[in-house]
Amino acid sequence: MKTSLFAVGSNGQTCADCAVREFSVCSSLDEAEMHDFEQLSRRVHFSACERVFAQEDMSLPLFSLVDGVIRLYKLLPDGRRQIVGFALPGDLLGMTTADRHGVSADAIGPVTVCRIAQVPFARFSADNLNLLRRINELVTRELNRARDHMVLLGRRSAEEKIAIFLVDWRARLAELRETTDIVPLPMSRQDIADYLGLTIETVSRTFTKLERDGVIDIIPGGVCLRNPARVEALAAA
Amino acid sequence: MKTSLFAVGSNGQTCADCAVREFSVCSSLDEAEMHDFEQLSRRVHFSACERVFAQEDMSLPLFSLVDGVIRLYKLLPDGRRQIVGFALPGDLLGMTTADRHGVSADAIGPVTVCRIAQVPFARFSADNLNLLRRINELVTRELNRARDHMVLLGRRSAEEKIAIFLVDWRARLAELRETTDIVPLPMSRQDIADYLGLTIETVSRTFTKLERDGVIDIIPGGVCLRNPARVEALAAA
DNA sequence: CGGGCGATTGACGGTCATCAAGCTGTGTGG
DNA sequence: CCACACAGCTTGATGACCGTCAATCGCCCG
Repeated sequence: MKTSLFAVGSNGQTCADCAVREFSVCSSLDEAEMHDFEQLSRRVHFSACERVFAQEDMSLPLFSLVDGVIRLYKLLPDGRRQIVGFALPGDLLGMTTADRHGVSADAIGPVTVCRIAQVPFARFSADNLNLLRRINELVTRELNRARDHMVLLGRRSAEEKIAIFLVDWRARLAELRETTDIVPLPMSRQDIADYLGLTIETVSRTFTKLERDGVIDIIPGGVCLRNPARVEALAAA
Repeated sequence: MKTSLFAVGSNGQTCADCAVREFSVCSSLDEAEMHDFEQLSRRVHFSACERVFAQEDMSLPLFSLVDGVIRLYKLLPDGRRQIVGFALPGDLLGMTTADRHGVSADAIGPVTVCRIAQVPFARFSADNLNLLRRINELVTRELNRARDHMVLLGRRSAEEKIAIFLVDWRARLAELRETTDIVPLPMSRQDIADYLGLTIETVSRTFTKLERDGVIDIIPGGVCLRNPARVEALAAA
């Protein structure tokens, strides 16, 4: 079995040997709670480009990402798309106060998630302080990311957007694995464009420009930071 | 005493007669809890353009907005600004998982807030399920707003941005008071520009265009929706 | 070898930013 | 009461950045 670029380690079928446990919402549960929790969740696999849930869905399970990368996005009626985030192992997807998800989620490459049924989960969390606090932490962190991204979308040039994207993505991967100057980019150019509020052509041109400037090398499946300091400088500006 | 455009009703000095209680984080507290809660919070007033907190602040009280409007924003080193949201009465400000606020907050016009000390609040909330759930609800709602705004910033034209801004702002005010076709805009053109990722000139031109097209009337302190359906249509697109 | 998809490159144009006046309303002081 | 100043807003002229359209490339796979 080929191990995923985005696996944290080997993943068994039970919560007890779940490799992302410490990163996930489950880190707030003790052994007994986890045993109960295991009854309401189920491991589900998706292959590349499959939809995990859609913005108009009215059934609202939660998903805890175990392995792989997921894109979260919103579609406009005319087809324009904005990716609001990429989810990595440990991330919790599908929290909402409304009667819809509000965002859609697709697997980028093969994905494993824990699907958590809504009603049992609501019952389970209703009187679990640690779990509520953990959810709070995850949602608040996500809100902070969202606000940072608003600054990027509203006030940054194309070159800054790309540089920030590379720096941030590398930093997020570094939370799960060791950092190197090689930054794997499992998502397509179109995904990057829709994440940064650009077109695919502008993304491509900007990558090429950074390569010509000796800042990065474009390699299959990602980029290599030839001059990490300059990437950071472009991102800080 | 002149009542604020953005007051929900008369506001006394205690939680018991707080007019925004039902909208705020406090709606989760029963009478006894509220009495305790009152000990950790204090009403504070700010006048127009005063800073409530700054993104680099390391003391982290929470603020529950009681009256007035606050702009939340982030500044880049070179002075570019992105407003990430406008807060209205009932909104909770200052939640963070980090050691900084991450955003700055200024009063737009006179403002009243409940300032809630961080450590006592953490103790108070640590074992209060209803309060934790309520905070969850508020933060999740804010995250949804943030994601909607990302779509606007990344994928909408100037005209769509303005139309959506008017529709959304009117809808938010409608949660607090009756809706009319008159939309008060207490914030400056510069604020609107920094919220929508535009320049002040583009905002001004777009307002003028909408007025020429018979969609809105520009009036002192706001706009009047002359043709609400067309504004909605521009916003939906 | 050829089909097909994603990525790159080029030419061109539009939207919106920039720079610069001019306008409007409000407060101040003679 | 009017002149003046000032800040916020509007309007105009110009151009840059990035979007659009189109062709080509590179790679994988049949």
